[in-house]
Amino acid sequence: MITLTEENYIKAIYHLSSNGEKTVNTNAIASAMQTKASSVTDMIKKLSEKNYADYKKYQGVTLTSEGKRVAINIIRKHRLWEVFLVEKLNFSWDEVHEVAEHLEHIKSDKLIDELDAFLEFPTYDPHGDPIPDKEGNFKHIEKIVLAKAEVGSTYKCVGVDDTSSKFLKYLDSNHIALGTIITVKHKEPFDNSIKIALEHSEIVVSQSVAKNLYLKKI
Amino acid sequence: MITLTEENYIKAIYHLSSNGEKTVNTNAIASAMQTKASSVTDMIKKLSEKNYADYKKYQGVTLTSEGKRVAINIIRKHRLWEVFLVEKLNFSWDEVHEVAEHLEHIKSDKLIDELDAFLEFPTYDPHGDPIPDKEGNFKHIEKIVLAKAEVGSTYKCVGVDDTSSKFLKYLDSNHIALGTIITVKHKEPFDNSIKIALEHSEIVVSQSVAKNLYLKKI
DNA sequence: AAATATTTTTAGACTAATCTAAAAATATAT
DNA sequence: ATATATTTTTAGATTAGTCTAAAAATATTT
Ligand SMILES: [Mn+2]
Ligand SMILES: [Mn+2]
Ligand SMILES: [Mn+2]
Ligand SMILES: [Mn+2]
Repeated sequence: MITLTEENYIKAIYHLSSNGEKTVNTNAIASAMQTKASSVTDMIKKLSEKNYADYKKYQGVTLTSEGKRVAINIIRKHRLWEVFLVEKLNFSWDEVHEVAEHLEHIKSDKLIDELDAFLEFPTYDPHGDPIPDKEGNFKHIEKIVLAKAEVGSTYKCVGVDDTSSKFLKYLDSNHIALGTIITVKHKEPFDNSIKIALEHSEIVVSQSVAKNLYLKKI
Repeated sequence: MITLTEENYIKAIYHLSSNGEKTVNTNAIASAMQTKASSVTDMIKKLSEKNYADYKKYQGVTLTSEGKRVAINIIRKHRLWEVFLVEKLNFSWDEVHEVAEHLEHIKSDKLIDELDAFLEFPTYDPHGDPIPDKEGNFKHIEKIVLAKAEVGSTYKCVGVDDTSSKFLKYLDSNHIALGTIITVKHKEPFDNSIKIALEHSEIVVSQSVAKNLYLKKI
């Protein structure tokens, strides 16, 4: 039996270790989970006892293969529900994350497999993130962050890092969506802002925006 | 803030009081919730403090109007999800209850209203139970239990009391579904079993079956 | 290499929900 | 009306998850 809280910790650890592949430290988990380091220590002990994680005191934590399997399954559910909400229930991409955060914990294999089929086996969620299949396989998407794009090159927007409503609404209001074509015009060394050209406009975006937008060269 | 457990208790109290309209006693709740009377006492104190229930020691409990509102909203969600599972995800009527038991606790008004619209505002769930609308209104369905039907009369099957997989599978295997036409042929005084005629067969059902099948005279 | 800063763990306490066992209240039977 | 049975409540523990404050370990500076 795995609890909802354990699932959320496992998912957080998975996401934190999929960037840099090393062990994940306590404070990073605490900040991701919006909790205190002492609570994290308690939880990673429990995850370790239940064989979802490997952990040595003061040395950080990694997921076991079973822990990874659990994490990927929750991510699969989360992203499938997000697709459902956008495709079938008229949610916009900035409204789905919070609800999916709860729906991802519903435990029924039939439910998720039938949902997958109902949605015609989607491979990407509304934020451009790949959806694992039943066996947990998914392609690592080819992408770079706008902050590291080259001046003069043209890209397609393929994803976002921040899925908060605030950020996504900002993109909406600037007519940036998945699939939007972007040409990098100028990088301002003073504040690392970037001027980009869209189909019908040119805008300047701040560094924090540039760090959260994923592009693919075309 | 209302917890999942509080919601389940409120729903149980609502169901227990919708039969006989009097106060609901501790042991009845304990048996419905599969817990102990002492746990129930603690919980109804809490529900009372939070103004979901009225309670005087040793005198049983009733829901406040706010408590009823909460109960009806959970029932609305439960039944809409059941319709979704059957209509869209190929679940059979004996598979939906358990999953809906969890889905009913997802908190999002937009989710449930959009789901309602997506399903084209259904008025009955897969077990023949009425679905409350957004304002909490639903028609009390006209029905009698097979155990009290008259010999010689013809009825339509309109609902079930027991929604367990076991009972529903029994009905499936005997070709009884919502809408099935049933004529009562004979009541056996010895064991209260009843012989009924279906379209292509005659079968004898036990008293416990007869108590769980709802009919409407036609 | 020692001093200082940061990170992590431990100790002890809290809340929600549960349990068992015993006490108190209410209902039923003689 | 008294004795007995049943129901309900209380008292005290337990588990999951959280917190604060203090101690221990590790990392960084000087
Ligand atoms: Mn979650
Ligand atoms: Mn997403
Ligand atoms: Mn429930
Ligand atoms: Mn139902």
